[in-house]
Amino acid sequence: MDRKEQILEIATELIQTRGYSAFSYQDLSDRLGITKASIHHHFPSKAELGLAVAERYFADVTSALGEVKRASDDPWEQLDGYVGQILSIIKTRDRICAAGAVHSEFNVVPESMRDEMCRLAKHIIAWITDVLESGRRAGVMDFPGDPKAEAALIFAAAQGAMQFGRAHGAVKARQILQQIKESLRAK
Amino acid sequence: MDRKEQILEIATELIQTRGYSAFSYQDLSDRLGITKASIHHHFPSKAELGLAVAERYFADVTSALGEVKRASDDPWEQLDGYVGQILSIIKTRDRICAAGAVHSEFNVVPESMRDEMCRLAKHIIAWITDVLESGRRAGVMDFPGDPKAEAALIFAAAQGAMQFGRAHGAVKARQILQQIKESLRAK
DNA sequence: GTCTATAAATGGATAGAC
DNA sequence: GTCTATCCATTTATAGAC
Repeated sequence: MDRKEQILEIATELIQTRGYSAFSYQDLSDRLGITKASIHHHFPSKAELGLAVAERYFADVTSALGEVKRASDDPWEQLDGYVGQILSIIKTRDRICAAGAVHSEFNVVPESMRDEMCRLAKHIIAWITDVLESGRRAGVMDFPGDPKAEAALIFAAAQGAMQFGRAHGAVKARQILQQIKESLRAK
Repeated sequence: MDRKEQILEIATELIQTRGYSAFSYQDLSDRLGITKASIHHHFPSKAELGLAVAERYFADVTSALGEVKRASDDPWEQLDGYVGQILSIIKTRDRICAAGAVHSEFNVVPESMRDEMCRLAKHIIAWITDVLESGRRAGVMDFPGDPKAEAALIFAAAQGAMQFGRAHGAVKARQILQQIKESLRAK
């Protein structure tokens, strides 16, 4: 329906599968069946489109994570909610997290888009930190040192898992996610 | 000296800083002070150059890892050798691991180059697996489950740490690497 | 090995009609 | 909002002289 939304959806997919620098207005044109000029009407420049994708992606991910916390107070169920989001990306095959994609092309992505994806990374890590703190407080999760450091590790590992999984198979990626969980199990 | 080697060195840097799709013969031309045509003389196509970069990178990394194992039998010192390689990439600022870069652009990188970088990833994980097995056997390292799964987790986390560190600062990346080590400490 | 010159394709972007 | 037409820069690549 909404053209703008359609464009954003496909652009997001292209960024997740090909990356920001490797996707073009032509790709969008092919997929949507309208000309490049029409797409420029909705998003005058690629940088503006990139920013819009990032903002939409930020909203989607943060809202889903918020939903996870509203759905349960249990730290393990909350962590599973996060892992579930990663798994759903892995399942699509060919895709990785858009935030991870932008981080890996950091030097060639427009600044406003970068900033938004950095914001998202910080948000996710803060969210995980929160889960880890309540898990430790409840005595159901165990890990060394600062919860923020552990949360950053989990975030980095999850990004790496998606990238690795696309190349070597979803099974490997799931194995990594499973290992993250095992390492948090209280003894 | 050797032009071919000079080209490979700069191409490797460009792939680590900008990615495969975002670097061009023009970039190399600018940096080397010779024309694009001259570079095509050494590497007729971008795909061949990409493959050569991957082969050279594979040789460099595997040889350095081999050196680490020859230098010490201690699992912790060996792990520090791997972490040291990651740290030296992080220190350069702007760079990430070339294997990680190729993994994140997987769908737009020539197949031969992809294959070589996948080989490298497998090699590194096998190398880490080995360290973990001897560490566990000696009772100085502790982790849940399969050493191969833990090694894949460490590899994924290290790749993620470099990408995250370039965007959010080297301190954060070092923190993640430190956390990996803490999580392996025998209790 | 390096150059000039050039090709052919693609990329991001704009003007103006409908 | 979408189109045709067009622009200009960039990209990968080749031919042929020095």
